[in-house]
Amino acid sequence: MPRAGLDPAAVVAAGAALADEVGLAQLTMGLLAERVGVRTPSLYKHVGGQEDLHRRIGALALSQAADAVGVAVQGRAGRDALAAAARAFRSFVVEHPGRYAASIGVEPSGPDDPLAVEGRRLLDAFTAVLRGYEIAESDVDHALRTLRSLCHGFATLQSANGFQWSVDVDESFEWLIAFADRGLRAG
Amino acid sequence: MPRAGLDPAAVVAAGAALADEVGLAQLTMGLLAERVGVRTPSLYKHVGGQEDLHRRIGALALSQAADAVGVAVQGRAGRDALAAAARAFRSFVVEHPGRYAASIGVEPSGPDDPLAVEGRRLLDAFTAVLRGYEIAESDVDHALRTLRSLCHGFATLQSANGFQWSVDVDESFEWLIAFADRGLRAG
DNA sequence: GGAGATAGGCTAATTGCGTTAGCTAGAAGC
DNA sequence: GCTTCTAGCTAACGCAATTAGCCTATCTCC
Repeated sequence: MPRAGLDPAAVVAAGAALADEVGLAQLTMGLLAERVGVRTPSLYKHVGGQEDLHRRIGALALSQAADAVGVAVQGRAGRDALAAAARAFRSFVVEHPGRYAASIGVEPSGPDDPLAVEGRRLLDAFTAVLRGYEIAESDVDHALRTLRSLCHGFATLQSANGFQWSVDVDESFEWLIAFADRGLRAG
Repeated sequence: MPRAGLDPAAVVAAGAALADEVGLAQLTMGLLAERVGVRTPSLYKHVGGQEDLHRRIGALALSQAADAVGVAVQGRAGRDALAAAARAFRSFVVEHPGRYAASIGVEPSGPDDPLAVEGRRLLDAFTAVLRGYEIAESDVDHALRTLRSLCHGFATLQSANGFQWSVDVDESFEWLIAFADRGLRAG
């Protein structure tokens, strides 16, 4: 029996890639095992089970999303930063729908859970956008939730094919950015 | 063997209620059968299977959401209509997270699929809100998608417990309404 | 009111997935 | 070279979805 040389990170990365390809709900332990060249039970040497796998994929997704948005925001401010952050976030979700889905609806087990840590990093990246607008201290949390809702809603609806009709989705997203810019002004 | 007096509508309604209670992913055919007082295979006399059940629950959710938003908007215009629609939608999703989740990520099979029909009714209700703002004909579709994204994003993040920290969620939502009102003006 | 047809219920059996138990061999350290 | 640990394997179990096939309550029509 040749060793496959797996480790948890490799299994999670392969799981995330597979989830993006076939959808999180269709990500089966057997399919993942086949992908990494191993029999199904061997996966349990690296991850605790399907729930643990999903949590780790979710944490990976949040980490990568935080990186993408963080990089996009660097050196920009105001509307430029908003547009860059929103586009980076949407691109990430649309290109990685499976892993992003794994980050939704899972409760961090505590403040040190990678899910919580990476989630905070993603929020920090969006917080940087808000610095370019004049928003009262007490309203920052509300604005952050609103901005996150807007980006999350659009990206998930698009990746779920929730926009039925024919108008161009990219155009709609640019309109959304202008809308958000107006909403954040005089907030 | 006494008859249970079931029909498809009763099964779907019970399934929707159960999905709200335990979560869509935990809605099992066995659990639903137990709830309606029947053995599992008997459910297949009324629905085609789990996928069919989910589609029907999703269509029911969209229909009820369209009713709720439609009623809320009646007799209101402008910001009042926006606030009423948004609150009605969020209340519906938060109170019925399971059935609403069933409406996401399912493709209508055609324009006459109840999913498509009820989905259009829901959009129509939101379209009524936009009539109170001066939005160019060519931008209505973009505004509609944006508004839907905003409401959908907030409601699903909240029902998934995606807002970690402590600030009051209702306050955030009121801020969101004001934000959307600003964004829709001078659009 | 009875005879047949229909439909809604049941049990039994199959399949597929997640998971656990227990074995085995390869790699790493003395 | 021997021991020890670990990553892999096979076998087996349990649970959920589904299908097949039976049986009887209810409905219709004479």
